Amino acid sequence: MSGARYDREKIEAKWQRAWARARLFEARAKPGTKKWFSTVPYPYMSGYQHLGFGIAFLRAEFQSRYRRMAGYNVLHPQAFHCTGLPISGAARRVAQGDRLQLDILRKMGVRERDLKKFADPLHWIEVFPPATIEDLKALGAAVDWRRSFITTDLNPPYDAFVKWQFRRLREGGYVRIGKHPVIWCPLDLAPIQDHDRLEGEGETPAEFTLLKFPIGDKALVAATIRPETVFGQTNLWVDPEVSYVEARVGTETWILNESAVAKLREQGRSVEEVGRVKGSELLRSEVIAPGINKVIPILPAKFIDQARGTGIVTSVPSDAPDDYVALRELQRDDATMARYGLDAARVRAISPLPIIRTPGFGPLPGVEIVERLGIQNSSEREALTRAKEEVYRSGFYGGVMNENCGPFAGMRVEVAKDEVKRQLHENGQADVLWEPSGEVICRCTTRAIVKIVEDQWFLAYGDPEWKARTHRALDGITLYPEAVRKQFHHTIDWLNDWPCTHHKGLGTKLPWDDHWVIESLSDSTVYMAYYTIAHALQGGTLRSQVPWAQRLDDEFFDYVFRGIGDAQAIAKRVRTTKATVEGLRREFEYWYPLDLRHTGKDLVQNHMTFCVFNHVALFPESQWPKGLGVVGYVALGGRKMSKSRGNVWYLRDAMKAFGADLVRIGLAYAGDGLDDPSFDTDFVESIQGRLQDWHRFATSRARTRTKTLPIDRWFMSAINRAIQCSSKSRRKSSRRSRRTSRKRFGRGGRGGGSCPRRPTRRQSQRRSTSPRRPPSDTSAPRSTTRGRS
RNA sequence: GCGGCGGUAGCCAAGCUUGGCCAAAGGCGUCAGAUUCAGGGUCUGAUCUCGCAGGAGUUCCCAGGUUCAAAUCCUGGCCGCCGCACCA
Repeated sequence: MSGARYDREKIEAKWQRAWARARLFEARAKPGTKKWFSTVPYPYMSGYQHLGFGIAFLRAEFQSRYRRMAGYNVLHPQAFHCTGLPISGAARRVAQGDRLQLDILRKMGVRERDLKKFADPLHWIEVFPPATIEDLKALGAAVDWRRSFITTDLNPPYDAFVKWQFRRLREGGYVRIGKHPVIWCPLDLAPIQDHDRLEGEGETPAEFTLLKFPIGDKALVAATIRPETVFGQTNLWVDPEVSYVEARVGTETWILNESAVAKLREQGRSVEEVGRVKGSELLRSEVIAPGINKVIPILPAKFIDQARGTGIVTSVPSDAPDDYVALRELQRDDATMARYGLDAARVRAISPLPIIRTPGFGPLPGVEIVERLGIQNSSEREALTRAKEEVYRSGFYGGVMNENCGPFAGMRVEVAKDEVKRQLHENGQADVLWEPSGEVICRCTTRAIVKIVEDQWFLAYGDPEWKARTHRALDGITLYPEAVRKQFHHTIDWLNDWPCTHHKGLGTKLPWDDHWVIESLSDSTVYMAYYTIAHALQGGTLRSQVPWAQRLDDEFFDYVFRGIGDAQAIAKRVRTTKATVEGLRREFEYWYPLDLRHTGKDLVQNHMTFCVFNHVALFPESQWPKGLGVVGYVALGGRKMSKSRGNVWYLRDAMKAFGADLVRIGLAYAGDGLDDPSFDTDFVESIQGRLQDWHRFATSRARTRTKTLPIDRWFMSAINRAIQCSSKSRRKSSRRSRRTSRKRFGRGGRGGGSCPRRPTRRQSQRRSTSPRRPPSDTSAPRSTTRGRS
């Protein structure tokens, strides 16, 4: 009576096996036929993949399956990314016994006794790519697995491909060398990335202006990020207890603290210590303030952070809460003034000078905020930091220089900052010091500084001519959703030269300078080209063992990707056949360009745009990508999924709970466009029941019934209607309606004009040509007539 | 601040490009009914307000505007989300 029990695992496995046996997804070039080539960038192999990757993957996979059914010859490959720092960093943390890292592995289900194996980066690479393949296969992925591979020099042909790419980029003038500031640990003698930081994730190098305050034939040097406030300087702060260094810098003698000397040296300056002077000895002197060329007094202060800047601070009480509070404190402190022999009357005469009109504030924001927050003294660090941030932000973005600022009066602060800085430099009154934008502590507990690396290699995305051609390439690209186009164009304009090499991590060595490793976003910009020939190069393994593929050189890739050179000679050199080499050329020509790449929206600002840039640099216009798609971050139960927040749902776990079909439909239904999609478990559960119901409907009596009943024609009609709707929606590239209509199974979606629409409520009387649920029994053709009033 | 996206009935969410067939799809939830129905599941109906129905009223963040006609176009506001890099 009732049909076979719906055993999803059995059914899913059965069909997955059948697809594999039929080699359904193994792609072969068939010149002259229509093709479809889509990819999802290879995910990073630092763990199991979660629903976030699943949704991006499925966005592309739905398309490729659809195209296949529509008669296209489809290539949909999938590889795995191992380049960069996370794997090596995580492995090192495991080696160090880092609890957090070990817990992450435990949560992924790694057994206790296997944990220590993850101290070796190679172990990660052995475990996670195959695990990801397993997950994707279980998800029913329609992928040509013969073309899978891993990145880095562990896989020689891909390594050779990246090297080819970089040499050609360099020849084209797209790679440049230059100076570059990095956050640096002075103890480890290495740049420290976010993952290596105890504190200060996200902080980047920031340029401070060094202001020189002449005193005799020397100069005290103070650091500031607000050079435009020089017009409000009233005094200079030094710490009386600190022993400052007198140092030769070029032809000048600077007074600054020890740590500043060390920092300047790391920043490529030659600094020679020639003497010492105690802070207290500097008091009572006067200096000439740069920019305004006025004489101001040197006063004692204890609030100065000696690790930041130079240990000397210029005082702008009008706009700097710290300065105002310290000044007020000193003015009330007769003892201190007496101790250092300061002229109390003179000190008391100092008052803030208004220089910036700041929205939301009166003429003296530094004073105002202190009073508003009720800050009493300079030991209230937290409140002062907040005050500083607020004043700085409103001043910088909204402020305008006032009449006390000479030639800069009326200028927006944002603009004046650079102008004032430029003039100070021209007058020889300023220099540059780099500091982390906020405090950064290395895992070794050392406070980080900024180092200027002299021979950093860049991809020259700042190049205007390259930008112009990239804009043009984007004009020819179909975007899903179209709404991201503005953002893409803006990114193209906004991108600057990108440092494309690192000292650490896994990857491909820079071919002409092998102490550098190519950085992970940069080694994967045109990866799709490699897929077109990967089946031959990989020989069925992620790390290629194919003998001749270990010997690939630039000429090989030039021939395959650009049609330059002689196939015979290349074949001879790498020791394969001419036919093989020519065949790969044909594969590339057939499959390229890429029809669709789908990615999370976070990659718009870098990786996807890089992809367009690099295609422009390396390939002719006819081979530029044709479609890019973007999807948001999957939320689970309304909360964004992220490892750090602990609410990740790995694909394998989701599949354990629901099985492939339901996970697929859940992700399909989750939402589109730039909004964050949401995996709705309530919905999935209700679909589960419906799926079982359909299955029962389709299988009950399947073995015994021989007659064709009206219900069969109804069923065909329902299916055809679904197909029709899907196709229409597909053509409109409205992915969502296609998927929901699949679920509705014959109920009309909205979307395409003549799709059968759902009757409105008013019409519902005569509805029912297509019940959205199967009749509960095959003998019930009444459901086809029901309502035919 | 710069750049981007968005605000639709209890919730999620289509529609907005190409204005009318939109009281506005679908899902979830809720309510009622059905099922030899324990629960659950499944099925049917209802679910902005009033009305037994025809119908009427008031809606698509707010305020204006264009139009015979606006959820959809224009202007101005309010609110929310995301990115701002050398990192996957």
